[in-house]
Amino acid sequence: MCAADHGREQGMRIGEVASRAGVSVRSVRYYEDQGLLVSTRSAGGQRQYTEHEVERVRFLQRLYTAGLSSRTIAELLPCVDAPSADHSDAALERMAEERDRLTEHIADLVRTRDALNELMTAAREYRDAEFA
Amino acid sequence: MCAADHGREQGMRIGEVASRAGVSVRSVRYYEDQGLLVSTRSAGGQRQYTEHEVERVRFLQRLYTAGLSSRTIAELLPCVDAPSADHSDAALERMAEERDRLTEHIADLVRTRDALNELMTAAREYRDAEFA
DNA sequence: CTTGCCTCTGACGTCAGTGTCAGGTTCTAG
DNA sequence: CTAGAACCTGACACTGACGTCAGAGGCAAG
Repeated sequence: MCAADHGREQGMRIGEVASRAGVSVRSVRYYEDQGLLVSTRSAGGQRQYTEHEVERVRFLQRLYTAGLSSRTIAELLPCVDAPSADHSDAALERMAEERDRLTEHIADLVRTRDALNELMTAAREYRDAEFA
Repeated sequence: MCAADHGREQGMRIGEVASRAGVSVRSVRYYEDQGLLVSTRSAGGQRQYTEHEVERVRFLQRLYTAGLSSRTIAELLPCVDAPSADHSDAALERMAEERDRLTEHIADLVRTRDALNELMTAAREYRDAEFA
């Protein structure tokens, strides 16, 4: 069943990467289009990946759910992939920006969650008053 | 029925509500389309609002930035507007759901922020190694 | 009345990430 | 060798919360 059954650590194909990372095949191709992921190709032109790419896709997902756009992620990745003085200064600043944005966003969400809790408390009081 | 004790707030028009709440006129109309906001109309058909609607729009914004969709918000509002036993049970559950989702999302964001911080630390070490 | 700003409805455009379809090729199990 | 699963590229569809434009009308001031 498994292409890796022969003990060869050859490339996985896109379907396997997608299912392991829990995303769609379409998304994996999209990430590559956006330059967030690279692949080698088989003789026939099919994408080949290693375990490393599965991690990469999971990492991308984290950044996406954190609200970063493909564009922003693309700006950060060079530093992640090949840290160097050249990349670092720009990317560090970018990351700091995003981290701060995240921190702010988190605080906002917490406030909203608290507001939601207050609403629930109020609603419960109303309900309990009906039954009193 | 009118809020006599709200002062002499005649109807604001849509532009004023929008700027006070810090959103676009388009957005205010959209919220009304989605049933999240109501307005009275002047003789000529223009929307009229009170201070109360400004608060409402701000509240809607909070929910939007918390990641709730118009649809979800529409399900919660009846309980907010007219708390009653009928609405409460369903809406309470919905709110609890959303609160939990928020909590989870927040935890996720915190993890991502931490990951970002780790990346920054790694990048800094690289950079500092260059200068050493 | 006219000027000018604000508003009205309706409809199409945008962006990002993804679904999906079409028409064709590659790979693998039997 | 063959069937069929998985893959390829390319392109159009979709969702959501708006932006934006068009053509028409409201509303206070001069």
